[in-house]
Formats: sequence, structure tokens, C-alpha cells
Amino acid sequence: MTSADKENSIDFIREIVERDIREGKHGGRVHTRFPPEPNGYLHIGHAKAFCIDFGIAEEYGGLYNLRFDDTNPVKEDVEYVESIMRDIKWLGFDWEDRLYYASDYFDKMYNYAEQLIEKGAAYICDLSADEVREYRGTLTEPGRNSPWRNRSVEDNLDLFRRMKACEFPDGTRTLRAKIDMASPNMNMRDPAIYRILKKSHHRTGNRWCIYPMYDYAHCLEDSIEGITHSCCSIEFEDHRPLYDWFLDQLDIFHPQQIEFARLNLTYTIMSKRKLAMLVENGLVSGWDDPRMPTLSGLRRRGYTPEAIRDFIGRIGVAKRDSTVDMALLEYCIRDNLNRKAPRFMAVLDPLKIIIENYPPGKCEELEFINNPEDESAGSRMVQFSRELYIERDDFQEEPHRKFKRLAPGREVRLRYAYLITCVDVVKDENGNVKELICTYDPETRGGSTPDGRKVKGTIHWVSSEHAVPAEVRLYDRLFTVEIPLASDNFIGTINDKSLKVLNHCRIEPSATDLVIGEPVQIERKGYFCKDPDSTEKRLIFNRTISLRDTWKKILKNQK
RNA sequence: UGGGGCGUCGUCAAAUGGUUAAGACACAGGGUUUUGGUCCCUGCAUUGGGGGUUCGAAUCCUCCCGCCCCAGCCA
Repeated sequence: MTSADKENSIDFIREIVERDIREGKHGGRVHTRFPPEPNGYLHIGHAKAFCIDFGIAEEYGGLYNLRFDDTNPVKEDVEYVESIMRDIKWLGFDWEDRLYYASDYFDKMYNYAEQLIEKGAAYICDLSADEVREYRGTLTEPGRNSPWRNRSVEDNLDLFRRMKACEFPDGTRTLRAKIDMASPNMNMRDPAIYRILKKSHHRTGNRWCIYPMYDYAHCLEDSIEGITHSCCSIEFEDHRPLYDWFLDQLDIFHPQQIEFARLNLTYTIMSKRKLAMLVENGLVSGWDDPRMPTLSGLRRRGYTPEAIRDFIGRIGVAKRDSTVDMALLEYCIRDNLNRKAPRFMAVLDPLKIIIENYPPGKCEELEFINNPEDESAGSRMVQFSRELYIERDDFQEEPHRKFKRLAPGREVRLRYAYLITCVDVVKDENGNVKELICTYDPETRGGSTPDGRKVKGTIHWVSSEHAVPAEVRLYDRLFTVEIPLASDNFIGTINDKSLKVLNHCRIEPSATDLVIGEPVQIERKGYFCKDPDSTEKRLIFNRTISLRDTWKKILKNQK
């Protein structure tokens, strides 16, 4: 999408924001927030959310906060706080000094709760969790009032203070909002506001044994921070009446909650719980396995922040359920890397060739262009010698009728080097091709043909004595079906070929100096980056994404 | 079968009652090319269904159909 297109069509949230600015709501102020619970790693679905939250604030000259919604110490940990901050920064956002925690507001929230009690809008309920469930009714039947619903304000206040003082065991009492047990909206049937949880919190330690529930806490957090537009995902739509109810009861600053559809992507899953299952069962190597849709996984895989941001911009914002084609994400990373990744030569599956008319011991330096898309990237010199490796599948003994590369008696170009002709095929005792004997045309140095003759194929190569060994990890989509969760057994749809390790690769020597994570294009093969598992002695590369492969398509369409 | 939300190309997604329903990805075909990459060109939907209002409907009304969410002391 071009910038002109973006200007012509904005999404429904930006429409709301623009209208509010125009009408002077909140004095024209825009202030958003991204409120993750620190209970796991961020994935690309979260990236959509914070790109919306933060992007809108940036675009309209507003501010954005990062706020950890840490109201449930049972599930949360500092480990996640750190990874979440790292991932958001990686995507290029800076919340400056506006880093907040819901737990910073526990005192305020407690005081607001006493206010609710005082005005008769909340009560202490002694029902057990099971009993509450029975009293709640069902989707089609109204609930019944709790027998504790009409306690006096004094009793409620006393009990609430004693809850806070840790006088009661976990689960014995809750503070509940007094709304309407017959509401067709289940969220309004006297929802819990505080529960007793004698659990140490990663920030407040043992100071609290009662913790606020999401619905109560979240609107207060937004209100306290002066958030103007509180964007969240669509499943919270029928929590909005509750969000509004608390703020109205307390008569405090009232942000607007706006809901949008979550991101789904084909060939992967976005459920935190199910991703955790993959990690726990060793189906992937960890949260940052390059096949994971987590931001740490995408980063290790070689995805760039620009590509992910571009992707988020392209998918748009709406309310309907949707599943974006993984091919769009793949397009975005190819598009970004094509423009910025320097090119390298590497042979993934080596086949030795000997240039029989090239003098033994001779070595030439040939000029290679670093990036044809970027003249400023310049060029480099690469060594050529008598013994080379080419890609095994760039040779066919009995060539397919559309095959343009090397075959017996056929001439091809070695990229930026010489035209060569295959004159003999050497096989091992099993009849497998072991090496190729070729001749070169000395007149074609650099790959040009003074006589103007054309060759159909250009293949890549490395010099056997100069190239360095490397391990290459080829990644593919994690699942074999578009919507894994549509299957009753999504584990069964895992792609067992999603990781292929190649141990005998050879790459041109300058690749040794590459920084971990820095993207390169291996010509004709794809985009790669050095994996953190690499050591000085052992080079390991991850394939981020292959190049578009029309040859593969030709073969497929024939079948 | 209570309530809420949503149905426009294979996939996302514009269109705010008014010319041939944007664009992108995907797909198909062609051109250029020292990467079967990139780039360029071409093709590719009458809007879930039926009624209605209107000179005019994807947009308004109505009935029907389908999909998603809600019965945590999770978020």
C-alpha cells in the first residue's frame, strides 16, 4: 500500500480519534497505552496491538504508555517484563518515562473500592467459587442474588478491611460489584472486584493478599493515566458496559474503550497457551525457536522490525474475524531484505567441479556486486580457482526440458566468473554423481561474452579451497495446514519438515565476520542470518525465507 | 435456543446512497534480467440470501442464513 492509499483510507479507530480531535474531546489530546500482562512472551498478534496503540499516538502527536497489567501474581514474573520491553523496543517504539505497572495503583484501587462499598455499589460475598457459579445462572436463565448481597455498608467495610489484613483464607470471600444478577450480559451479574490471594507479587512482595480483578483494575488504570483511547481486542466488547459502569460509579476520568479484531495468521497459532505447549513438549526449541510466531522467534529467524511494521500496516484494522495469509508476511520480509541485504555466495548442497583447463594453483580475484538494488553497497573481490563447488541441484545428467542449468555438454555461466561447459561426469561405485569435469572459456572473465553468445543459465559457486564450512538451518512453516486449530488435533498438523539442518555447506570466507542476526542474501537461495548458536569455529545460519521460486512452481504445475 | 459482535475477490481490506465496487498479497500469463530473485505489463468479485424503500443500494428498512465471543475468585 502506498502512502497515498493510506491517506485516503483510514481505519475505524483512527476515524474515531480524528473525530475526537476535531471536536476537541479531551482538549484534542491523544494518549494510548499497551497493557500486556507479564505472563508470557509477545507474539506478532501483540505486535499488531501495540503498533495500533503506539502508532496512533505517534501519528496524532499524542503520547503512549507501556503498562504491565500485573494484577494476578499467580501467573506473572519479571522474566516476562524484561522480554516484553526488549521486544517492543526492537520494533522501534520508545515509551520514554511512561512505564507503569497496575500494581503501582493498588492503593488507589483499594480506596476506590471502599468508595464503591460506601455508596452501596459493592459488597462482600461469602459464597464459594462453586456457589457463585450456581448463583450466576446460565446464558438463558437469570442468576439469583447472593444471600450476602444486602450486608450493611459497615459490615462490608469491616469485612473488606479484614480481607486486606489477611484475616481470611484464599477463596473464602470476594468483593463484588452490586449490579444486576438478571442481566443478559454475564459480565454484569455482580462480577468479582477483589479476590483473596496469599501469593507474593513480583513487585509488591507480600504487601497485599487481595488483588483486583481485570475488569475493575483496567478501567481504573486507564483513568488514572488519563488514557483517551483504550484499544483492546474484540472479546472485551461485552466487558465495555462494566468498564463504563465502574468509571461512572466512581465519577472519574472516563477513557473510551475501542475493540478491534485480533490477528490470526495461516500456518501458525497465536494462542499463548498452545505455544507454551509446543515449548514444554519440546516440539520447538524454545520461545525463540525461529519457527515460532513470537517476536523473539521472528527476530532469531531474521525478520526485521521494518518488515513486521510494514506487515502490520498492510493488514489493516477492523472488527471482523480474519486470518491473514502468511504469504503476506513472507512478502514483507522479502521486500525489505531485497533492498537492504548484501549478497553472498554459498553452496548449500555441494557438488565438486574441476575446471580441467584452468591452471592448478592459480587463483584470481573476481569482482562481485554486493547488492544490485543498492549501488552504494559497492562491490567485493572473491577468489576463483580450479576446484569449485556448485549446488548439486544445478546439475542434471538428463535435464528436464525446461531446465536451464548445467548438464553434460551444456554451457552455463558461473556468476561473475566464467562460462563453463560440462565435459565429463565422474560417479562413485553406486552410480551417484561424485564430481564434474568442466572446461572454461578464458574469454568470458566476469561472465560476459565478447562474441555475444547467450547462455540460459547462471549458477552460483564457491572456491573449494577458500570457502568456509557452515551449518545451515532451513526453516519452513510450522504447520502443514492453514488453520491448525481447525483440526481437533492441531499437534498432528505440525510440519515435521519445518526444520532441515544442512551440515556440509560452504560459504565465501567474508561471511565469517557477519554479526549475529545481520541479514544477508545467499544468491539464488534466500535470506539468511547468523544464529546465536554460532561460535568462532562453527558458523550457523538460519534461513529467514527462501527467494520466490518460480522453478519450483514450474515443476509443481506440471504434476 | 439470552446478550454482544461480524459477514465485500482465494486472503486481508477500501467504499460513509450517486460514474466501469480502491489497493495489496496470492494466483495465472507475458516482457526485461549475469540471482528461474528484483523490476515492468496484463488478467482476476456486482458485495451471505430473499423481499422492500429510492431516479439510484455494498451502503437505508425487513425477514432469513452463517461465523465469532460471554456462564474464571484469568487477562
